[in-house]
Amino acid sequence: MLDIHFVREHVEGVRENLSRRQYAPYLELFDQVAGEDIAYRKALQEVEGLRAKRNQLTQQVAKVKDNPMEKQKLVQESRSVGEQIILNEKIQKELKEKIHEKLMKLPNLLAEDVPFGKDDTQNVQVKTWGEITEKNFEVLTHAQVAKNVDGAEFDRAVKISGTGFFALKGPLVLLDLALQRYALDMLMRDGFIPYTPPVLMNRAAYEGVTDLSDFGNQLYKIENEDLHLIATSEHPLTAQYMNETLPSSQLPIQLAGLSPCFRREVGKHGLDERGFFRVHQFNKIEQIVICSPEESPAFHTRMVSNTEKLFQGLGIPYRVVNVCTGDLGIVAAKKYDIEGWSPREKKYFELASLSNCTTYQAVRLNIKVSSPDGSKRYAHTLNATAIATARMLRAILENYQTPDGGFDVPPVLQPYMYGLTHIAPVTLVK
RNA sequence: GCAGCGAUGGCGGAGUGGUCUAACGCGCCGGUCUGGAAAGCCGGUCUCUUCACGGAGGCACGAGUUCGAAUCUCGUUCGCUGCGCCA
Repeated sequence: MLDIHFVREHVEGVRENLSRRQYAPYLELFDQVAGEDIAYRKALQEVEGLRAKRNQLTQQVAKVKDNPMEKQKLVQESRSVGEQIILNEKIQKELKEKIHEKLMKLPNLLAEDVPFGKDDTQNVQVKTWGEITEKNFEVLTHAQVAKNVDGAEFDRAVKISGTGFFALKGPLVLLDLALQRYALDMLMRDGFIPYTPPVLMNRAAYEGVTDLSDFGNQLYKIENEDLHLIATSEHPLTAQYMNETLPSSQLPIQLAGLSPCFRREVGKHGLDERGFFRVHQFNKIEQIVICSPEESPAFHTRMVSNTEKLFQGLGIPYRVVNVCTGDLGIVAAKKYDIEGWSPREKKYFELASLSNCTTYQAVRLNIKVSSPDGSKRYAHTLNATAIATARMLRAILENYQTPDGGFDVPPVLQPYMYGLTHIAPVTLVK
């Protein structure tokens, strides 16, 4: 959410920034907010004036308690002021709610170098890493390799939970855990503290960290409870600081979230019956940073570098793209995606998403930073995928695939897998 | 799930319908003092609004009673203790 005080003081600048998204409804919303804010402050002053008047009257009532005539008169007057207050309060509250509603729908201000674009096809590639080499055999799908090594159950998972669910077993469970340990070990060396949050969150906390449309499209809700399954550990890790003022001496907060993630993916096609790519549940290690405003750009760069190092260690060719306006969403001021190479499809696919949300979540959640001199500002929040294990499993099963239909274990993961170097197909599976 | 108790500023804690002020203590910031520091003393330390003077609000959250609510009533949430259930 945009800070109304900031908006007030920078009406033209904010409007110009919003216009860079080239989406007229945002400007209309913004102009309404700006107008309603002026009306709101006027209404507020009227209400406060009336309340001041009533305060004076009620204090006089206390003084003339022993004079029934005088008292009666003052009570009468005070009562009529009270009625006016109720009317004016209603107007003032309605304006306040209207403004809040609209502010919740307006997107974050864009960082300077966010490119304009319609959708994810117009993201701008800023870097590639790794050598793309042709395999001298036909590359199987990751789901086929998973079956070959008896590392997953697809049909049975669908039987009990529906399409978009999968179960890991055997070597892929070990590989999934190895990826988690590998990512955690690296992040801990960079000062991130491992953190496993609750996977259920109430609505008030959730509204602080996500786009409102996610409630319909993305989040699972528990029936008859004010609880939602988290779509990423970013959400609880960030929201847990809501309504807190953090002393600058306690910053930055760096957490390495480890949790399962749950996504409904309503309206999106291609949910996997056989695979790990677009699914309802997966494990993810996430980098979270809460810091002072001036620190966030440097942290963003550092978090991207961390994820790159993880991918480089795994030996997965990738590219980094600067996400354009049409694919950015409303929360981030700037976002990079990292896409890994698929030797089967011969194209890049999304593996990680790394965002600087500046004050957007902090305003909604009311998270502030206090300086030693007592001044307070909104904090900046950042989140970045380290490894989403399901998608990384696909990357490994394709890039490390061997002609026998199995796969090699990336060397950096071998210490986490009892030194295993190769996972061979099992003849028992169909 | 049931019962009892509870929720007040960064922290501890007073206040149970009206004295202009949420007392007092701790912590923190600034000043004074000092060669420097500590102690002491003075001032500041929730939010909104106003160019400013000032004004309004704020005692878990939401309604209500009243001329007037931290204080009374109802609902909700959360916490503590005990019982029940339980990996």
